[in-house]
Formats: sequence, C-alpha cells, structure tokens
Amino acid sequence: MASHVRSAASAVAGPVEDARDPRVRILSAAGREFAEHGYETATVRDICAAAGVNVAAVNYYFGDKRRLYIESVRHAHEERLRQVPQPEWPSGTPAAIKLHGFVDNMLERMLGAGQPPWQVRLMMREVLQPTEACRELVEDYIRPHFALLVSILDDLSAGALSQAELRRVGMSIVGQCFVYRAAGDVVAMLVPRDEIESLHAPKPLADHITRYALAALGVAAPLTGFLSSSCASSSDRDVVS
Amino acid sequence: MASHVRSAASAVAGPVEDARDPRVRILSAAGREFAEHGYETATVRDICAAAGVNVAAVNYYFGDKRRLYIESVRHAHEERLRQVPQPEWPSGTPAAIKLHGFVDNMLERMLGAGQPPWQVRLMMREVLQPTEACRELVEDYIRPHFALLVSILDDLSAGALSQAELRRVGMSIVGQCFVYRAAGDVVAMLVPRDEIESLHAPKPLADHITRYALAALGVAAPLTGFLSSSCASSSDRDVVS
DNA sequence: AATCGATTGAAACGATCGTTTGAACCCGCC
DNA sequence: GGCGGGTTCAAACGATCGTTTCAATCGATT
Repeated sequence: MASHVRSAASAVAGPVEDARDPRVRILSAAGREFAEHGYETATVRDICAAAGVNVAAVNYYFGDKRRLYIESVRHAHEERLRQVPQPEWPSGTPAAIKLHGFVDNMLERMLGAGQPPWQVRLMMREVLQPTEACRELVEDYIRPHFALLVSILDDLSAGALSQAELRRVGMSIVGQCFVYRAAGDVVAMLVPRDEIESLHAPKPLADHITRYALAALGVAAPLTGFLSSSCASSSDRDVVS
Repeated sequence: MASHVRSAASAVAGPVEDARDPRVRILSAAGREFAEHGYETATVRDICAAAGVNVAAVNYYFGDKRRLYIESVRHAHEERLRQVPQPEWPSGTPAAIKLHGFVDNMLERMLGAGQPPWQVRLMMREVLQPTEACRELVEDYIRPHFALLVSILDDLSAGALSQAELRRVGMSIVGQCFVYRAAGDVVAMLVPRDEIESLHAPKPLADHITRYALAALGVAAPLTGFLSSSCASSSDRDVVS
C-alpha cells in the first residue's frame, strides 16, 4: 500500500526556496539544528525529522554528518549574503554618515528584531569555534564587510592612518558590536534592564559606537573632557540622529 | 548506599589543595576537559581517566555530570580569583594610568602568554553560552571587575557622565578586548601575521584601546583628525608608554 | 506493460555515552 | 581477630548516536 504522503511535511519550514528538493530541505533543517545546538549536540535524526526525510537521506545526499555541516554553513552564508547585501551610498556621502550606516547595519544584522535568523547564529558558532567551514565563511562574508569598514575609516581619517592602524581601529568597532551578540546574556546581567532597552538597543548603540569612534579619531567632539569645551563645532555634523 | 554529603571541609587555607583528595582531582580534571571540549562533548570517562579515578567516582562525589560541571565552574573561578586578584593602585594614581593598567591586566588574563589557563577558557564558555553556573560566575568574578572599570571611568570623566553612560563606555572597552579572545582565529585571518604580532599583541593592544578610550572621552588627543592640530597639548599625559 | 537507475523506507548494526550495580577493599576501633 | 562504614573497582545496563543495509517504490524510457 502506497501510503507515503509527501505533502505537508514542511512543518515550520522557512521561505519558498524550492521546498520540493530534499537536498535544500535537509540543508535548511540542518542549518537550524546546528545553529541551535551546535555540531556535536545536533542529531541527524532530528534534522531529518525536521526536513521530513528518512535518516538515510543525509548519507545519500551528503555522505556523512560532517560534510552536511560544511554544506549547511556554506548554504547559510550564501543565503544571508543574498538577504542582506553590503550597504552602498551615493558618491559624495560623508564618511561619518557611512560609518554610522555601517555600524547600524552590522548591529541590525547581529541583534536586530528579536532573535536573529539561524543563519547568523550558525555563522557566529563558526567564528567562536572555527571548523573547516570557517575559511570560506571569512573570505566570502566577513572579509568583504571588514574591508568596507576599513575603507570608510580610511576616508574618515583622510589618509592620516596606515592600513595597519585602520585595521586596528576597525577591530575596535567590530568588537564593540560583537560583545553584545556573543556575550549578550552576561551584558544583560551587568546592566539594569531598563538601561538595556534604552541605551544598549541596536539603534542607540549604533549612535554610541559611531560617536565613540568619531571622537577617538578627532572627527567629532569627545564625549566629555577638557578638550570638548574649547574645540567643538569644527565639524559638527548631525551624524547621530 | 552512597551519601553524597561531603565530609569535612578540609582546611581551605592550604596553598596547594591536597592533590590526594579525589574530589579536587576530579574537579581539576573536569575543568580542563569541559574547557577543552564543552559540556556535551566532554566525557566523564575521559575526566575520570585524567583524574586517575574510577568512573563511579563522579557519581559518588557529585551525583551526576551536570552537578560536576557546575561545581567545576565554581572551582575554576574561585581558583582564578585567588591567582589573579583585582589590580590596586596607590591613592592619587591618575585615572588614566589606572585605566591603562586595568586594560592591560584584562588583556593579559585573556590572551597572555600563549594559551590562557583552562580556568579562563571554561569561564569564557559560560559567558558565550550560559548555563545555570553563569549567575554565580558573573556575581563573584565578572561584576566586581566591571564595577572597578566603571569607577575608573568615573574618575576619568570627572563626573561628567552618568552611571548609565559609564557602563556603556565600559562595555565598549570590554568588547574591544573580548573580540580578540572569543574571535581570535577570525581576527588572525583578517589581519596579516606580522601585524598580529606587532600591533594586536596584548601589550600594544592595551596601549591602543586605552588611547582610543582616552581620546573618545576627551582626556587625551585624538588618534588623528582636524581637532588634533589645534587642540593638542592641553592634557598631554604620557599615559601609554 | 516491462525495464532499469534513482530515490526512499524501515530496521538494524556497532560504538559510545551517562549511570548503576554489587562485591572487594581499606582502615580505625571494640 | 572481627566488625562496619567509607571508598574504590570492574562490569554491565539502557539509551542514543552516526551510519549502513537492503528491499520497496518511483519515474522515465523502451
């Protein structure tokens, strides 16, 4: 008796990406499971159950769990790259505006709108504990974004800093965003709740980190201090809304 | 029938905690294994083998794997707190000097001297993926350090910033150190090797992060920019060596 | 309709995990 | 010596893991 109902096994399946192809169904389900539980703890049985396929399918299409994981990381950052392309600005946009836009975009990707999608969480796992899937992720996804940040900082400093120094400043900016994503739970324990929502939310954080950078680079007035009173106004753009 | 009650608290004053006591041998071995492989992947068999005890010992002394993990996290941060006490300075020390000392100390703890000890790596796992052992770790270890940082920043800003703003600046400083610890492998892929050793090593990083903060707060001259030429010298302390 | 490669399905294999068992062992004490 | 509680040991239990097996099924082609 042919009682195989291959219709609505989709459950909580994501977007409309060709849900008929078992291969992408497995990739999507695997990405979610790996993002949630990590490589070791996630089980191929749960993945196949979520994808609505037999356990033998992962072996048939990918060989083994390890190769499925690598493919799922690739699939995740390719999909994410299509969802959120690199920000662009019309030529002539002030570098300070571009920096704020970049930081805002990065924070929105990392923290925005409740729980970030599973693609981001899976990529974060690779950053925190790299496997063989990491190199491709860095080259295709992270390095282009970091290069854009460095070029913005180059504009901003008007050539006064070397590429090496620009990279260090760039890492400072990335780090300030990164800590909220990777150690968000501890941050929430160190800072009062209302303060989290008012000052440590993505938008006000983008303002703070941008202003912190502009002040450190001498492009805007410092947050406070002796220099602020005598040296304001020089370039008092309304960067932070 | 094994009662899991610990016998007598055997003199906590001992500088070297009686390596004969199977309990602390297990705790130490467990900390190393959990730090290396994580809770799920680490096995009680490996832990007991490393501790030189029978597999039944973990059940006899701690009940089960979960309670052993919690105890090992506690044991790790208590031991770490004894090893590296909070930095102190003679009264009258300039706040900028204290900030540099604090950042240098934090970076040294996180990155210093090759691979940091297993206690730090275990604590880092709790920060990145908190379990029920996290709250105690934060209260006993992280919060006091963060409070010290905030108080230094309070001194530095001479009361010009609110406690909420100070916490945000403090998180910016912590984040800049944190990213090198948590995402060190990716940083190493984004930055040329020689640059890692020259500019992103603990000592030069401490200089950079401190100077970045002092400039942002307006206590020292900015790294570059329009304001630097006209407004230098006002408080040109030789903070960073 | 018959055939054949591609795909799917249920079941099981071997390995490893956390945990438990019950006897052996050690050691101070009557 | 004999006793008894605290501790250690080898062995096994039940569960779950990744992976494999092999027959059933599907779809296109003759």
